[in-house]
Amino acid sequence: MGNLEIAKLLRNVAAAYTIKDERKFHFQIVAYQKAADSIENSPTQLQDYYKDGKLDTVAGIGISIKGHLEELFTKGKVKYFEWALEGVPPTAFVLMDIPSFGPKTAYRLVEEFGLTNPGTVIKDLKDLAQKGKVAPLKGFGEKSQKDILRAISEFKEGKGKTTRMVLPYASEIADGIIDHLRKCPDVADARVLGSLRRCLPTVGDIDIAVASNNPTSVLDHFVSYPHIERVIEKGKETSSILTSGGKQVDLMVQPIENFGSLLQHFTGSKNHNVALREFSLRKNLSLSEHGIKDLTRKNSGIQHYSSEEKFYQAIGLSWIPPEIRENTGEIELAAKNSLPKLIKTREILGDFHIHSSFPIEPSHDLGKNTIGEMTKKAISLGYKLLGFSEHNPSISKHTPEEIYKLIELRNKNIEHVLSGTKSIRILKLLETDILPTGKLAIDNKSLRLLDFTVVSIHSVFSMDKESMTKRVLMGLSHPKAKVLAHPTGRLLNDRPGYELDWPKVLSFCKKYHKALEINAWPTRLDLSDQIVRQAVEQKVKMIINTDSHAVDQMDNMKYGVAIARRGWAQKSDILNTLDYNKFIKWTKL
DNA sequence: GCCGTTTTCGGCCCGACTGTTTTCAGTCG
Repeated sequence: MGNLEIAKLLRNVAAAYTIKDERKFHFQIVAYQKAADSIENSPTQLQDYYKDGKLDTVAGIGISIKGHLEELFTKGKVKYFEWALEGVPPTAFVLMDIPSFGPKTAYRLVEEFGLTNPGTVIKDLKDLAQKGKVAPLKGFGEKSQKDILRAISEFKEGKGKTTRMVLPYASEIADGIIDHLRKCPDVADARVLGSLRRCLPTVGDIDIAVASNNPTSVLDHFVSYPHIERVIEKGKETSSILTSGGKQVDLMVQPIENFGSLLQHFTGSKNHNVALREFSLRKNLSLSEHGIKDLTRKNSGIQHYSSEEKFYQAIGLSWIPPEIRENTGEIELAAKNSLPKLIKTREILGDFHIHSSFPIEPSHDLGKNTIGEMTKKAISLGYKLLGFSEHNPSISKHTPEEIYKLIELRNKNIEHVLSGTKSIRILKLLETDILPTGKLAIDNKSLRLLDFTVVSIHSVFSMDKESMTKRVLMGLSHPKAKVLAHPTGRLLNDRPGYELDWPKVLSFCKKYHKALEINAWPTRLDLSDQIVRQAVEQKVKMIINTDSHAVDQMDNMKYGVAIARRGWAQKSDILNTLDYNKFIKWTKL
């Protein structure tokens, strides 16, 4: 059973408790939800922790849940869970996947109507609502009935938060709305917050904060945004809309003098904020988007903060970069003023995974721009180093001798470009396939033409973890192989990527001086931030590359840097911050 | 049910908004 399934099971237990007696089980509910959160975000399969006897090292898993999970892995089911879930029809859990359906509403409806078929429950409820059967129920009404119908249809169409956007797409939508907001004279400042500010690889909804002393005017202006499908809600200081593209945008307004409190609150993450408030409570301070209350001084009112720095300072912490606000140790370090100095985009001096249009007759896609054009772009970005790593020439269409000649020609082309510039050094690389056998796609004679090669998996993704790990490590063990590109092969919103035995891969890379790539391609962003964090802890070097196939794409570096930051990487963890001599020295280790 | 730089017992974040209600329950973040 995978992590997502296990998390869902724990959530169902929490929901069942909520239905049965929310007050009595309040803290169990919170505990099960916390455990589910942390399992969902775990980069390692829970089954592997179980095998190593390390289940309770996962945050939120204590003695009790650990016992239940052990039973789950040995017997495939858990008596206690079955007891907890008893009496709640499986159909209720199906309805709970629809936004606006919580445990109470879902349970109430399946009970009232005797809905027992999980396969048809959504359609069954829709039919009942259309016939007007929901409105007469106590606690419901005409409006609720309409809302149910709309929630079902939006859920089926994948609107709202049901489908996540990749980061650049979400940024584009957010920019459009920020532009619209700035046209309102009462908007003093408008900023994108939430998961977009924290730079998550995918974003569920867009959160925007506005500083204004006239919130009513701002909210009226917000809902007048032209590309809008409907207003989800609109109150005195917050509003949510659904754009015509089916994306949810949440807005919060606070007075200018309290904008810092709002920035902090609305950036999240939820786990960071909860932990921050618990931390502050121990100092008798109560935090909210409205500011900070000192609980020791009755009727002293609430203190406002115009900047985030002042807000964090008021609770005894140094300012925490948004990318690491996930409650994974940042609060403790901020209290000691010893947060890491995270890598910055301007510290990047080179890009070592780019594809030119040179006709190398590759097995995969060719770039769109020439070596000269790509080099010019690199210089404009202030880079001192560049590495061309087109895909290796197709091995099914060429003899080894032809491959050798193609690479030789490409190299001559690079030397030609290089002779016209002094401001940048160019390395001769390739992106070489690791074949299913673990061998590299081209022979040693051709590999000797290269400074080094980036290696990667482009075929037969369906191998099990052990075989794939063996394959990758064999490919990496070639002396010319220095970088493992897009190490998990994941494509966001498309495929999850293959599994690797990370402890093994990390210790191999450390021992043999191999680097893991953080691929800045918007739908890859691979490594994940969690594995970056592990690599940082194990002192494994990483390199951030754009995998560009055109000059514009070289601007994607910032997304890769964002993932590195989310994984707590510093300049010293990232190889493409090195100058020429130091970098070359590393390639020869 | 989890957790610990005041605690191995006694705590556990904080608020906005909506619909159906005459004071609140449910959902969301």
